[in-house]
Amino acid sequence: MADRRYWLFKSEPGAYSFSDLQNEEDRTAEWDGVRNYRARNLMRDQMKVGDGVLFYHSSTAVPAVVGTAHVVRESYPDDTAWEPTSRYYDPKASPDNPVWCMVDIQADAELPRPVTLREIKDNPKLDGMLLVRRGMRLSIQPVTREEWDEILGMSRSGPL
DNA sequence: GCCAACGTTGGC
DNA sequence: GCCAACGTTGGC
Repeated sequence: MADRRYWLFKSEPGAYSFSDLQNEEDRTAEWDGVRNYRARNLMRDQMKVGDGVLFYHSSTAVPAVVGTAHVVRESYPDDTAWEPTSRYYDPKASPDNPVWCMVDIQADAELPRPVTLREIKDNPKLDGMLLVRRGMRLSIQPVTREEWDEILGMSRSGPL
């Protein structure tokens, strides 16, 4: 797939972990609850079926990329936005004006070992990653092919 | 728990 | 449209 793009999705493992994704039916989940416009626009405008996803665990003892997944359904309305009991409820949203969208992702594989944020920061080849630069708070980030390859390569080799 | 970075809100 | 106040994220 020549124009395959790559992404990094953050999740707090206490709320939703890579294991949770692997345990879903078809290892597939709706990525709902994104409430940041930059992240939404990336999902809505650029994410395509087949795109690669690095699954990153944030707000945990050892923040790290822990697995890979891929997009199996492109952007569609996030119906949790107009569900008043949802923790993702947004009064601006409605079925006629969804405001927020989501994609579906399917787990591929746990990495041979996690690639930690510390290692990513220590690797000069990865100093352009948004994860370690501006946009640190972005829950969905674009990743280059080179960064994708580097992280998977780090995972296949031993810790530094 | 602290705090820096960043996004959002709302008064003007 | 500016910008201060406020809230959230997320590493440490």
